[in-house]
Amino acid sequence: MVTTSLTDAPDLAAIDGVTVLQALSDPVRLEIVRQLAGCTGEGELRCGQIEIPVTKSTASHHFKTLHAAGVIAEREAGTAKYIRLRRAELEQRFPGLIDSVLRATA
Amino acid sequence: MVTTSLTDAPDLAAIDGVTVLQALSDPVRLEIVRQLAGCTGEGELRCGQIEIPVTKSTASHHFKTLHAAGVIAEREAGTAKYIRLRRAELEQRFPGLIDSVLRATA
DNA sequence: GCTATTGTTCGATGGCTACCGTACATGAAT
DNA sequence: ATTCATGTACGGTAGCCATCGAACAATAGC
Repeated sequence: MVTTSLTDAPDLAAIDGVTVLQALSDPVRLEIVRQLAGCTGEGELRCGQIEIPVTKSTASHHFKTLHAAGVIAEREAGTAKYIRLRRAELEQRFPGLIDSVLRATA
Repeated sequence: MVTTSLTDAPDLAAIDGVTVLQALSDPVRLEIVRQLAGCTGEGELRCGQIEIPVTKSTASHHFKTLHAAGVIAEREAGTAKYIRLRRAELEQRFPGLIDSVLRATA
């Protein structure tokens, strides 16, 4: 039996625009979002597969920040954790934001 | 004779997307940009007319930050200083960014 | 059972920055 | 010239935050 639980992400209505902006204004987190946005398949990446120039603990901190801001969703499977960009939700709440941010910082 | 000089703002090509994002991720600076975006006429406001809940010195600091990031342009006239949002330039370099940011944080 | 692998948490640290008050510079107005 | 208005510069402070290493928890695999 595969354990697969969804971790609670902020409700769509509870996502604060300024908080999202602050989350996106860090180079490392932008790189995380960029890799999530560019990945194929389910749109998921395992945390350890994201390539960023920081240690595990720092990476974990950034994942937590992005998750708290409502930018990413998390899914745990065993010891692994998969994250994905909440594209549709963000697009609905903040139309065009993610796209223009990614293009602006490309 | 009216003294009217343009202060140097970053070249269009020199504007960094991450720097712009960082500048926009502060509530006070967002409010400044919002008032500049919403003002009528020339699109200019005198610094002292912008209503933000900080002292003069702190306001000056925020103006400097926005200017250094390339978000606003400044014009001096006597002891007064007028600033405006660099709408067209930003739109050309980062299409849709300002609009979506303002809508996201409305 | 033991041993990797994966990711979190904790404590500490250094740097950045928003904020203020005061002092200053400059030009306008009387 | 003096006074007022406008904005900047400086020094200091407090808080936030990105970063790391070390220790821990949980699962997978042998």
